[in-house]
Parts: sequence; structure tokens; C-alpha cells
Amino acid sequence: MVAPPQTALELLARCDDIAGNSLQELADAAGIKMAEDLTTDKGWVGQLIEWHLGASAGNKPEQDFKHLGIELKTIPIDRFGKVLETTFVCSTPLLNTINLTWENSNICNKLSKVLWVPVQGERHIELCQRIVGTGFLWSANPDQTRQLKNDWNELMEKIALGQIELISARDGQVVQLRPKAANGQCLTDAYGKNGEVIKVRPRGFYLKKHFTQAIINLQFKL
DNA sequence: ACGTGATCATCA
DNA sequence: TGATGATCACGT
Repeated sequence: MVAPPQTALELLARCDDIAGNSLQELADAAGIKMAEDLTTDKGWVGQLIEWHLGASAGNKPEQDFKHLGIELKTIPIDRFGKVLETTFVCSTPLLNTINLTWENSNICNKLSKVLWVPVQGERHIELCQRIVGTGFLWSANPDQTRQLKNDWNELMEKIALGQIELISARDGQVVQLRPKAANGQCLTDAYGKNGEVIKVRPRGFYLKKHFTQAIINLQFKL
């Protein structure tokens, strides 16, 4: 059990402490059993890092370190620093979205300040051997904010107009909408094309790879 | 079912 | 080979 960090500096110091360690070493230190692979435990790495940094576990739709205004994201990269996966941000609200703005949205709040923790993610490397990189704090610059906001506005307008079924992961320049559920049987309410309520797959907001890749490149001067 | 943590795996 | 759509585990 690691107590929540009191300051951002303390949080970054903990990042430096775990940087360079393998997932095996971090699992041992935490007394957490190594996952064999991620196929049936996809969030295992993220939860291991949460433990070491003192993030409050839970399913609350807020930042991991709310008192610091910081959201934690692990991001899988290969040995060249190439981003290997898109980044899930949060679930997508589908009803009562009319008074929602980018500024008061959950996704904006979560992305206001992110602690990115790179982790080796190449599938040919055994999970226990993968090394944790150096975490760093990031906030969107004005250009990135504009891109995020533009995509969000377009996606949310379609949702409000009952056009959710017309949205694909190809939409959006830097933010995309994709299914986010345990399986295809999960359904939730959304607006249909005539304003009626219909059942659809739950969706989540994801950051496209090229967006997070630019963040990684700038940080590590790639 | 929903929200947290995400990656898997099929197919273009 | 990479992206889209699908899926896994857990707590509530």
C-alpha cells in the first residue's frame, strides 16, 4: 500500500524510482502476482503502476490524483519509442449532452494534466521482462487543445443529433469514438435519428496514435 | 450496466 | 501490417 503523493514533485520522484525496473521487479515489490500475459488481464500494467505511484484505485470518473489535478496513463511503446496502442480516455456520455461543453466535459478534465508513463509493450517481450520508462507530466498546448476540442464538438454534435450510428473510429483528427464494453451484449441508451431513445454499444473516447506519438517524441526528443 | 484499467485480434 | 471494432478483469 502506497499513500497518495502530496505533491506533483513527490509523484515525479516516485516515477523516477520505478523507471528502469521490470514489471517482474515491480510486481514482486508490490506483492502482486505477475500476470502471464495481458490477453485476459488487459489493465494489469496500468494497475501495477497505479499501486506504485499511490493512485487511488476505484472506478470514479475523475482524475487518478484529484488533489493534484493529475491523470495517470501508461502508454505502451516499442524500443524505438513508437506508440503501440491508442489511448482510452474516458467513457462517452450519450444522453443529456445538450448543455455539455468541452470546458466542463470529463474528457477535458482528464486531459488537463496527464502523467504519461511509457512501458515496453512489444508483444514478443515477455510481460515480466518489460521495462518501465520515465514518466513525465504533460498538458495540451493551445494547438492540441484546439484539435481536441474540435473533434469533441463534432462527435458530440452527432451524438446529440441522434447520429451515433454514423460515427466510426475513422472520424476525428486526434480523438476517436470506439466501443467500450465487456462484450457485444452490453447495451446502453442513446438518441436515435428521430430523437427517440435507442440501445447502442457503450462508447469511449480514445486518443489516436499520432497524437500521443507527438507527445512522446517531444518529450524524448525523438 | 457502468466506469476504472487497457490490449486483443480480425480484416481490409 | 496497422487500425477498427471487440473484448478481458474488477469493483460498485
